[in-house]
Amino acid sequence: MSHTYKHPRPAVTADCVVFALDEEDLKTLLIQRGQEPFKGRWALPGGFVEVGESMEDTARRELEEETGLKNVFLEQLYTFSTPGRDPREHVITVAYYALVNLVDHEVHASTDASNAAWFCIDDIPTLAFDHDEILLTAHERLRGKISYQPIGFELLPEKFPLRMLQGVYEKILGRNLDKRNFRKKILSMGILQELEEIETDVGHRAARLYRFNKQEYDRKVGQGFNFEM
Amino acid sequence: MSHTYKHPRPAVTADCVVFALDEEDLKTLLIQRGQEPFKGRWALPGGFVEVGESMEDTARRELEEETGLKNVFLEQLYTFSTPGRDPREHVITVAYYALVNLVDHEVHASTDASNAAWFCIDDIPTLAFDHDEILLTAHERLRGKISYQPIGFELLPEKFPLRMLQGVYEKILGRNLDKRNFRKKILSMGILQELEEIETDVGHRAARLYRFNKQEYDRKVGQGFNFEM
DNA sequence: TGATATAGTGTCATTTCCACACCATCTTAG
DNA sequence: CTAAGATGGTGTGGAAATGACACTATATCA
Repeated sequence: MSHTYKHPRPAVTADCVVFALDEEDLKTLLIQRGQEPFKGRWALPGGFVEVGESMEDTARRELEEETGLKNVFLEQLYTFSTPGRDPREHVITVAYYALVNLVDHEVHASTDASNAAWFCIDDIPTLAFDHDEILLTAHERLRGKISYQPIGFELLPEKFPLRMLQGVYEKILGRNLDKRNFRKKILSMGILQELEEIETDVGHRAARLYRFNKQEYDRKVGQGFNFEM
Repeated sequence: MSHTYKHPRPAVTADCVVFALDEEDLKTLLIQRGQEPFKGRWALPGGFVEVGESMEDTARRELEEETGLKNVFLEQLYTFSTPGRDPREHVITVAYYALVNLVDHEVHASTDASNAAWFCIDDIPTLAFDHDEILLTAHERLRGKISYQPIGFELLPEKFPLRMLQGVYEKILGRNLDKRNFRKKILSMGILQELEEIETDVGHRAARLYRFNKQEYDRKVGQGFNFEM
């Protein structure tokens, strides 16, 4: 079956930059390409839009097909459209970034036999297409956004100790933060729910667990509150 | 001539939200549609991408064709792709916003017989397609961005008195600012060049003129400076 | 020349920011 | 059982930034 239009049309894809944190570093999820062009190179998960599907749906569908990830935080990043960015033809890519926590989201082997793997953000091979540029843009966006939107929680499990939240900021901003000042500031916002639970299975004193209180956050935003770290 | 593809493709357009300031208000530039769908309704300037053309080039080309505006500040806003947003077929729109100063940029009548007109941002008719939503998104972006990027200057002529710069912030943020605090803060950044010239043709004491010093701004940014108002 | 309109300037109190150190609690190894 | 090791959890003070506030200066115009 083929499809004919009066004017030529570029192809359109959605690609995803997936971020996660482990104990050490900020990581991103890449797919090794099984086909030309750039066969064997690592690339962002993504693929072509279907007619009648929003770009966000495309991004979620491709992400699940290629990595098994679903129900993740996903936000539009930027649209890349420079002619020549795909050697085959004119392809426009709407890029998204996703934030996942590795505790709740396990990455499955891709269904289409290409490999998925986590890469430390500071140690990325040369990627296919202009995916280096997309990844860089996503990293900058994450760094910029984490300080004025409560998105850091998306990288943590639902219940977390403050140390881990501080780690999110330190790893993304790339500098150490003062523990007392950090706790004072984040707690003073009143958007964290202090739980009765504490950590388990740690080789030292267990920390209290907290949960992001989205209802309270939304309520405060409605009253003019601005998140800022 | 027609063009055939193996898989169906959505159409792709670029649309522009053009902002400008007059003495009173923040304004936006709209085009009255001459054809169906939404014939007679006001809409954002924009149109279909050509193959081999970047979306930014599409936006600039359409903007010039429909309004005569060129060499304006233009930045990507967001990509809108909900199916059904165009009643004819699946159309993806990469939206941009432009900032122009009315002194240097005059709007010409459109070449294709549709009308262009400035609308006060608080008094916009119901627009074609989902252009209300795009306009709202652009307005929010402008409000958010003006405080941490030096884009307000794009709405002023090259040489301007501080009063006009304060007016930019007041009209976009929607609240009054203290004159002394505003001047202290903007001048302390050291990114304004104080000129020898003063205003002319004003019915009162003439104010000193300033110019945004982009070289100095870029230099400071390279040293870690962050613009913030 | 006086009425009017905007230009241009400094201080003080409050709040926010940031640097900084010690005891508490739990686990584990000897 | 106890000492060593690891992280949890807490407060203060000095510096800087913020924000409220009012008057004189200079130009035009009637």
